[in-house]
Amino acid sequence: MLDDRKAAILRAVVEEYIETAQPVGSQHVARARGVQASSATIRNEMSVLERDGYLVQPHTSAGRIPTDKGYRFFVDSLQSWGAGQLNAGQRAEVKSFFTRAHGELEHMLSETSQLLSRLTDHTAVVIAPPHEAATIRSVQVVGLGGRTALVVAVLSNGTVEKRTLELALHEDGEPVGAGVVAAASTRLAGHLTGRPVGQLGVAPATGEAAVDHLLGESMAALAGGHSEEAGSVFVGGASRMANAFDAVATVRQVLGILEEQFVVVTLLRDLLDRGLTVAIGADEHGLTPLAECSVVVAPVRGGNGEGGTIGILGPTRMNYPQALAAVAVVSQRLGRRMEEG
Amino acid sequence: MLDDRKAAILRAVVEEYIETAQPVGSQHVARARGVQASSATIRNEMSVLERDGYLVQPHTSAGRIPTDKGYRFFVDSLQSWGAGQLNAGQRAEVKSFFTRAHGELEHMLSETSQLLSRLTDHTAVVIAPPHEAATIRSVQVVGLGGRTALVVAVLSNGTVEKRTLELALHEDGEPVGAGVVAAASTRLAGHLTGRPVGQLGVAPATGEAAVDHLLGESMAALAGGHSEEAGSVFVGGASRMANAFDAVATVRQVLGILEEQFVVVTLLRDLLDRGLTVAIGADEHGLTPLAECSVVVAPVRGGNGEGGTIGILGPTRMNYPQALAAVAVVSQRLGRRMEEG
DNA sequence: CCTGGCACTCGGTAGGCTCGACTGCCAACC
DNA sequence: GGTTGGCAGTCGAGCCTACCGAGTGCCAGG
Repeated sequence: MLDDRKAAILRAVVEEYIETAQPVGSQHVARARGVQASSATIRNEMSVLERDGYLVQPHTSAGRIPTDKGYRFFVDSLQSWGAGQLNAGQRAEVKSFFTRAHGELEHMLSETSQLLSRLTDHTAVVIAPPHEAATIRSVQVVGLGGRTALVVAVLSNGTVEKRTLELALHEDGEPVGAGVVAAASTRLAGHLTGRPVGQLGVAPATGEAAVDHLLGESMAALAGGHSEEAGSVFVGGASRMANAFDAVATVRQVLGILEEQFVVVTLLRDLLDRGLTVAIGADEHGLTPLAECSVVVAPVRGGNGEGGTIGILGPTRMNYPQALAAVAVVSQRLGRRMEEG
Repeated sequence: MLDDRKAAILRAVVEEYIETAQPVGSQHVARARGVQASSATIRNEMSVLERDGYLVQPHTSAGRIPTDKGYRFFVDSLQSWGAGQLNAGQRAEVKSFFTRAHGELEHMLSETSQLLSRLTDHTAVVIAPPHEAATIRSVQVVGLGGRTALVVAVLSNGTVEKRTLELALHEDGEPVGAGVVAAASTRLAGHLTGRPVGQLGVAPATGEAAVDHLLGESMAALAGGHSEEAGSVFVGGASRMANAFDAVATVRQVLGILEEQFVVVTLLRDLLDRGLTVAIGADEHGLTPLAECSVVVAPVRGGNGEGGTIGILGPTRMNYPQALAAVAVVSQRLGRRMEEG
């Protein structure tokens, strides 16, 4: 599609622009090693690259900057060309992080998002694994005094799910008693322990109306997992977004999107489903407010089946080789870490 | 300290500057109702106000803008002067929010931070109540397979605390068995159920070494509550920070602070301890990166004893009457809501 | 003590100028 | 034909100047 020289020139332009954020002219490219041609030749080639949509000039008599298509070519050529590496300091940081890491899953994921953000100097997103596949280790119903009760389930992957219930009232206006709650709790435990969260089945009735009612409500609460999205997204280094753009309006827009966790989750999932690792600009990821942004994602595969997702969000002129390397390394080590438990 | 006319002029300057973000000149003040004097007189008064540190001019021949001291006077005079009101639409929004609100505590607090942010158009912070006073309703130790186990405690205020443990190894290299875990779990439950989280006491020994060891570790894990800060801070509308300043560097700094939850929690707690409702500028809140920011806080008092904290963070030239009104209303209604359970 | 008037200051905007970094094109060359 | 050096043309950035207007400080008169 692009002959070798055009490809080399395009690569040079992208690399220079990523580094300097300034439009790059033919002379700069001519000086770059790897391109053996005079500036005039390069001018000719660049004008073709522009006609084909890989480059644009902000105005006549300025250098050129890559279009989203240009970045796309660069990223694609990168894969075969040899991926980037983290420098020694960064590798040490990752290593020390994962040997140090311990404790709650949520805490670790949150810290991981900050690590990834530090490594890339962009905003990072970490999404916890869905626990469809996890099995229930323990479940109970706990009355909190008053009319409310809590259904608490401990899952095999170390997460805890909880749902609030309103206790039904007796005819006399008093909430159902501790005995009923305890009965429902043991019944629930008997039925659910060991089951995967995705297939709760139906709890067998006890015959006692109040208990069965509570049992049904508990099952329904556990099944309706709308709290899933809520606690499972970790955004690290959002403030770094402010470095990436100098228009405050752009920063505002991007931060606004980051606050909508649902959108972020959907975005990353969608990219993985489409088999993409990098999405450049609105055409590829589909979010107009993020028109000037690219997304780099990777799945996190733990031991058993599906894992979580990590990604970074930055300006389209981000350092792709480094971003890809960072995301790859972190996803791999995080996966291994989660495998261990 | 300030005669009536100076006070009126200062108020007028503050109000105008809050609205327009432009330095305000003597003529504007003269036109404002509530100040009966010619622009020349006002000029004289303003020059005194400047000498006394309430106003500054960005440069000669420009209008004046309030200093932090000026804002302080404005806010103080506000209290006696009659606090601001939310408009009808906003009051309706608050009302509908709290009738709609239900479900998990954390989810509700997170939504509340977004509500408060919408009302004030600034960034809002909500801190969950500390659960020193809450009592333990249920506690158990759950093995997760492998070497890890989880201590899970359900508290009377509806929160769930969990801690990860590494199971000790037998001499043969196998982790301690399910029997030991179960024994420790029932023992722990027997000892802790009904106790306030602040005073765990010491669990009585069983005599069996493996069980006692696990018991000790569980107690230690529960006592070392370092996860408290982690899940208990909710920041809403951080993107609105980008509207408040037009220097992208300022936005960056403020967002950076917001990411350090510990700093935010300490800040709000500190202000409440000092009995402050409003802290204006670095002199009052002590954080240099937030030099151009003010903080408005209010405690949230639920039924029993100490509650959480809510607050907003915005530029020093925020609309104080509205901010105070919004924080007051939300804190009050949130407190009532939490009382109900 | 207040007020109107006047001189002065200074930031912001617009126009004109130069400088420099580009490009596009063309003629010459390999 | 592809490549190259040279040259004219373009346009933004930076700088200077002039001008306008908002606003102040001061003063003399009521």
